Amino acid sequence: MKTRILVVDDQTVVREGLVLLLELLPGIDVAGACGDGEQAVAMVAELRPDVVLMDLRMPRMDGVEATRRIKEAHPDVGIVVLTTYADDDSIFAALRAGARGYLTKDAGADEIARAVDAVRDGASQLDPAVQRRLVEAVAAGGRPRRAGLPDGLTRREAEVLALIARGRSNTEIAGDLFISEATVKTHINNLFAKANLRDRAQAVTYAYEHGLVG
Amino acid sequence: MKTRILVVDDQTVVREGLVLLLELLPGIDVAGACGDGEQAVAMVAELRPDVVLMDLRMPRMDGVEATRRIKEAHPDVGIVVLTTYADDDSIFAALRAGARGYLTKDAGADEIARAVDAVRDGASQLDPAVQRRLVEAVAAGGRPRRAGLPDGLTRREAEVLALIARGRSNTEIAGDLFISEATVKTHINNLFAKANLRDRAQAVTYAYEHGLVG
DNA sequence: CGAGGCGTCCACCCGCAGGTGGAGGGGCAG
DNA sequence: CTGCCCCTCCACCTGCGGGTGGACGCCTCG
Repeated sequence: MKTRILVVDDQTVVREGLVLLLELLPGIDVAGACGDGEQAVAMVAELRPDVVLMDLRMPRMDGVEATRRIKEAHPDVGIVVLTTYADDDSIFAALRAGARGYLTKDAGADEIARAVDAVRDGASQLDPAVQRRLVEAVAAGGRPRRAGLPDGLTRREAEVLALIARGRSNTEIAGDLFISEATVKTHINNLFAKANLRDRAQAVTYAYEHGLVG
Repeated sequence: MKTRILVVDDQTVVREGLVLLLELLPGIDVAGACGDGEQAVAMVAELRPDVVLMDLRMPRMDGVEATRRIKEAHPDVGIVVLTTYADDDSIFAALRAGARGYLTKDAGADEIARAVDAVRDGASQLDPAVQRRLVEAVAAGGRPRRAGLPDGLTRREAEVLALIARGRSNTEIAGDLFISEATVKTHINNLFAKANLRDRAQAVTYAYEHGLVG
């Protein structure tokens, strides 16, 4: 069973080029093509393709809105965004709207094919640069590291705290910082007093909540 | 200039197989290989590879922690996780720790090569299923709320862990859960063993990294 | 039925974490 | 110069946290 695709792009050359390109690929069958979001929504309802290859910048209704409406009415239809731009706004808007793939127009036919296959199988295939953005969003997502030291902690105390949050023992911290264990204890006692902490477990929580680690 | 790679996997067969496999690839040069996280950290400092191919489940120090330390000391070294498991916990923990690629062991040589290239060039290459998870996390808007418990923790153990992460002492936890302190200790000892933790400070870190709190 | 996992509990031991009270040197500002 | 803060270090004590090796009832599953 070939994968049935709907191509949506307002630029005629691009659209027709894509159609030709896609029909050369084994396992892919171009069910239709159109040039704006409104038509796309209508044609999905009519043709019921497996996957929609969607441009973002289009007249009358943009790709994000079209994606949203299509996913609303037909959640089982996979949508792969294929666009020139890969800025964060476009990426996140499209993914939030329900797109499962995101490629730039630098992509080759094989990449498009991979993306279509992945999306049809319920997976995802994104442009490597887009993957990077996502990874970064996830990595940063959660706790943006704040700059200043909370509660008047000294630099050294914060340093010790960070090591505590890394699960290091006092002896290990002493080794890490080339100071004696006694000094480590002093710093710890001081920072406990300043931050109103009882033990290192609370200290770790404190470190995470204040973005000193994470 | 060939891309220099460090292979990290505790299973000898897998590790040596990977080395052979990778050396067949043009453009890749295997700089070294080792079997646990501690060695990995040391070898990165010594060999300065371009990319580390990292397993997650390993003795002595797991891949997430090793990734974190490597990225801390050498932010320019790219890390690609190659593991059997693709659960949300592992994925997000690894990415948060600084991994830029994530593949499962179903990946073929070509996929590994693509991932290595992408990461060396500052991009990302993830397993399609992993991409899907990320897309869904983004689409869901918020951060991933994990359902399953990591490392085979029982519900009760996770409950105790959550209280530890909130800075509660054993006596307090006993009070919170209406059980004896002895029971609390038992749960703690069990979860320490399962998650390979040494003390409650490490437990708090673990809880945060696995999204049990935060 | 028996095996095994889970949750509950106990006694005992030990070490490191945490608290107290000091002391000395270097840097920076008033 | 003279505080004052930061970092460094010491001795001592206490107790909670963590490890060991059990025990028992309950449930599920083969």
